[in-house]
Amino acid sequence: MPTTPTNWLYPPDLTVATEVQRELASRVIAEDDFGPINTVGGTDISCRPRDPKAQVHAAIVTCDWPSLTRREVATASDLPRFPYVSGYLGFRESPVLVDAFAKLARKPDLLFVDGQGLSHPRGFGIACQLGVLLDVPAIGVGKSVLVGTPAAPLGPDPGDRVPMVWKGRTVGMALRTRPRANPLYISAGHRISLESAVEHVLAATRGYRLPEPTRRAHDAAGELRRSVEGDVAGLIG
DNA sequence: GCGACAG
DNA sequence: ATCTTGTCGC
Repeated sequence: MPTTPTNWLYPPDLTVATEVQRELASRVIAEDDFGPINTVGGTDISCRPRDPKAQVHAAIVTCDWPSLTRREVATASDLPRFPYVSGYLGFRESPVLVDAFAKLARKPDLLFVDGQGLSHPRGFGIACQLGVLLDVPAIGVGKSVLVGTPAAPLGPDPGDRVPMVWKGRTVGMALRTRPRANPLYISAGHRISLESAVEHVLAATRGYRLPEPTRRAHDAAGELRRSVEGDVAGLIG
């Protein structure tokens, strides 16, 4: 079992990665542990599907809170250090996101992470991983289910929510952010409670399905990828 | 053994 | 994750 932050990011295989998750999961703080929030960040990555040699492009966009006006955009690109395996997303996406995070002049007081937090087989989704590694309050914002089932039918209106239960435990919340649109699956990442996480997601949502910082990060990562691939194509052609 | 399976 | 315009419905 690796014992340094660097090795936590680069486990050699799934067996060690599982050990890392189990170890770091014990460090997750699933309750409110943050000060005044003046800026928030959204993270996302973009890459070409099923191409091990394709770069992974990351973007983190920070916004003032609660105005949500854009503040900073930080990006980073790198070869994937880990394949995509369900349940191990953090080992593929965290390294390049950590690089992008380091470039931010001002670190956000709260991070909206694409993917699950505690709603994870070992209670350590990528939102927990980034939160613990960066020691920043983080919320898991998933667009689909990894584990658990809704405790009841979800209402159709924005703000409607229902607990996601797994093995008898509430691990997250299905949250409707747009009328009739597919729900978001919110879970605590680090240093925040599920209840606060849900409220912050709602406050960051402006008529769209995804929180504003997440949308911006998604756009920025996609633009970066197309830009890089365009350059490559230009050099070849 | 069978099905599920974040991005 | 990404490929992609219009189109059906509230």
